[in-house]
Amino acid sequence: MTKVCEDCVVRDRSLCGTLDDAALTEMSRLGRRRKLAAGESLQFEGDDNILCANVLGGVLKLSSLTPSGDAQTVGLLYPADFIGRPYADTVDHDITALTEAEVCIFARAPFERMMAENIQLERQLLERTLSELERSRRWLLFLGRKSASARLAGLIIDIDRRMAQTGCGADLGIGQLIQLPLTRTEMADVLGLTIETVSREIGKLKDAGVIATEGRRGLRILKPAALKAIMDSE
Amino acid sequence: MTKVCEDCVVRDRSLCGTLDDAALTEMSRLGRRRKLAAGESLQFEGDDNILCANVLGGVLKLSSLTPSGDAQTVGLLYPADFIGRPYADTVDHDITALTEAEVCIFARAPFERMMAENIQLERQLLERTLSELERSRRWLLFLGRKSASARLAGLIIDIDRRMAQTGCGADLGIGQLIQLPLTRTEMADVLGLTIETVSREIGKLKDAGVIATEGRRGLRILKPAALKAIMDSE
DNA sequence: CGGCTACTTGAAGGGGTTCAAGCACTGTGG
DNA sequence: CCACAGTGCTTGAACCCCTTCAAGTAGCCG
Repeated sequence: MTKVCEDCVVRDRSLCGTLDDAALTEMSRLGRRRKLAAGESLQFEGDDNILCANVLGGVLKLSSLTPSGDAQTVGLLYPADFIGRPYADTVDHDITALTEAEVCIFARAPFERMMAENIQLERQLLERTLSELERSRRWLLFLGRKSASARLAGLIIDIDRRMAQTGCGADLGIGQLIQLPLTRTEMADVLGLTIETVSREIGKLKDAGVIATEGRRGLRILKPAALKAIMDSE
Repeated sequence: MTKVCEDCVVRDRSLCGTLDDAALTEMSRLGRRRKLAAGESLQFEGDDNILCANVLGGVLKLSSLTPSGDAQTVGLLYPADFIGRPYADTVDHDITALTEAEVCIFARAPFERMMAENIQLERQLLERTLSELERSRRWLLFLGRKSASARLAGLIIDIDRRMAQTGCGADLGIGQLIQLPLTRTEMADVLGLTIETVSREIGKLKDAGVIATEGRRGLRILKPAALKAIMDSE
C-alpha cells in the first residue's frame, strides 16, 4: 500500500505536517484535490463558508471588491499556505487563482472535527494565523505610509522570498529569474495603486538598474540592497 | 472567600470567559493588574516577547514606526481584547495606552502552559485571532482604496461600535455623546493621513450636519446613515 | 500576419501633503 | 477670577505624487 499523502509536495510544510500517520490517514480521506485555472475562483465574498484547504501549488489571492467596483487584494497564498476560516458562517473574501493552481480541499465541518480531535492541528493553525495577522499589519504600514516605489519594492521582495521558500524556482541570489505570479493589474490591486503607476515605477527600477525584466512576467533582482533601501524609504 | 476574578469587569467577555473555576483560580494566580497612564507604553517593537495580557479598561494602540519616523497605528485595543503573540520570540509592535488604561498581565511562558492545559483557551484565542485578521484586512481595503472622508467615517463608526460593545458610555443611538479615545494626531496615525487632513474632514462632516463635536474629544453622530454612506463611498 | 490583451508612455488634473499661521481649549499661578 | 502659557486643533495657500484620461506599443496566440 502506498503511504498516505505520500505524493503531497507540501506534506511536511503544510498544516498537516504535524499529524501522525493515523491522523494523516483520516485527513487524506477527507481531502479532495482540485486544480484551478488561472483566474478561476474558489469562493466569493458572502458565500456560505463550507470549505478549508491547503495550497499545493500555484499562487492565489484573497481580495475584496469596494462598492464602487475596484478591487483590493488583501493577501497572497502560496504553496503550503492554509485557506479558510474555521468557525465562521460566511466567507469574507474572494479567493482566486492567479496562476494555474492546485488545492487540497476539506469540507469545513469534518475539518473542524479533526481540529477538535488533533489539538496540534489547532495549535498549528493558531501560529499560522498569528503570523498572517502580523503580515497583514505590516502591509497596513505600507499602504498607510509608504510611497508607490517603496510599496512596489516591498512586493517584489516579498514575492522573491515566498517563491524561494516554496521552491518555485526563485532564489535569493542576484540575477535569478523570477516568474511573477501577478499581472500589472493584480500588482496594482495588492499595492493600492493604479496599473499605470505600477508600470512607471517598474520602469524607474529598470532605469536605475535595480531590476531587469524579461517578457511580461520575468524579473531579475540585480541590486537587492538598493531594492531593500527603496522599500525602507518613505 | 471572595470569588476569583470576581471584580473583573471583562471576566465573561475576555479570553478567560470560557475557563472553569479551577482554571480561573490558576489564571488569577498568574495575572497581575497594571494601570497605564495615557501615553504610557506596555512594550516596544523589538523587545523580547515576555508578556500577554487582557485589556480591562481604556483604549490602547498597536503601532509601528517607519524608518523615517512617522507612525502607523495598525490596531486599536478595547476592554476584553487580548494583547500578545504567544509562541513568538520578539514583539512586532509598540503597544501604548491612548487613554488611562488597565491591563491584566500574564508572563508569556506560564500563559502558554495554561493554553496547553486548557484547550478552550487556545480555541478562543484562535477565533479571536481569526477575527482580528479579518478586521486588519478590512482596514487594508480602506488604506488601499478609500478617500480620506471614507476612512474617517469608517473610523468613527468603528469607534462608536466598539465603545458601545464595551459599555464605555457610547451607544448606537443618534446624538449620543462619544468621548473619542484618540487625539487628531492619533486618528491620523490610524488612517494613514496627516493631522491637517483629519481636521479638515471632520470640519466637512460638521458642516454637512453629519456629526457634531463637543470640545476636543466629544463627538455626536447626528446622521448615522449619511456617515455610513460616506464610509462606503470611494 | 492579424488581432487581442497586457503593458507602456504622455499630459492634465486632483486629493492629500507640506509649510505656515492663527485659534481655542486646559491647566497653572498670580 | 483672570492672565498666560502650552499644547492641540483649525485654517490657508502652494506644491507634489499619484490618478485619470488618452494614445501608442509589445508580447503572444490563433
